[in-house]
Amino acid sequence: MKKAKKDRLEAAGWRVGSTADFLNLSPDEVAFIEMKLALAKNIRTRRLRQRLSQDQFAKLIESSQSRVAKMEAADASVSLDLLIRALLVLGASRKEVARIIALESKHAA
Amino acid sequence: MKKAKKDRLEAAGWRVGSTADFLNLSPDEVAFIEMKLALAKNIRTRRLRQRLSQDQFAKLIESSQSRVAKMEAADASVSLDLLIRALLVLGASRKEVARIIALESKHAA
DNA sequence: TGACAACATGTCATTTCTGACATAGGCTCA
DNA sequence: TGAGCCTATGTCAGAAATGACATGTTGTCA
Repeated sequence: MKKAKKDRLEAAGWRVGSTADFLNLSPDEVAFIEMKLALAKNIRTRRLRQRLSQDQFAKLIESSQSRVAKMEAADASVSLDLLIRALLVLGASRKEVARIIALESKHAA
Repeated sequence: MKKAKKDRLEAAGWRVGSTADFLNLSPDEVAFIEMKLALAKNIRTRRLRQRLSQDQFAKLIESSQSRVAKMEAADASVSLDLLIRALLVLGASRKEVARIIALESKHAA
């Protein structure tokens, strides 16, 4: 588990595809973070496809623009719960959510 | 979102397969809860298959027996985050987690 | 240039989740 | 019977996540 470790590392670099075992992340931690990244990315895609601003979308999910920005950045302060709820509001089905979670993003060696 | 509503309803009945739109749950809320139920069920299955007591498993995930019991009961106080982390510790891959999330449980009319 | 919209990032009070603990019920074995 | 597990459930202090707000950045249009 060890949130503290992950949180601070997450706050730092990577953000995008090449999720790092850079420093001492366990495989489980890596998998968990990659899921979050995949979900975050998909949220942005769907939101844009529906031509919603972060602010408009925030109202839909009863949240705030800043939190939406953090969701899409897969900020450490955002839970899987929130990401998945957001996707459901964007019209994703259970199966679609599953597909997103299963998706591998490209590895950087 | 509306946690309060869900929480109290979840505390009450259903538990098993036939997730209710009993009372006024939105489709999204239903989907979300069904995911939790599916994950919870799978955690128990895997834990038993590995012949771990709740107490032993709790130590593996740095938690407590009571929280494991609540996870497996899909208690309202347990987050998706925790359920998924637990599954990863039990050896589930990202794809397996996805499969579990996608799984429909039988509807009661 | 300025005004405006969209997005990013930091902070913080409140809400929610978490581990730990206590306690109870069920089951098995002697 | 009782001792020893295992699981369920309630409670609660402390930890983490949340929405809201402030402020900064970037791009566009005139």
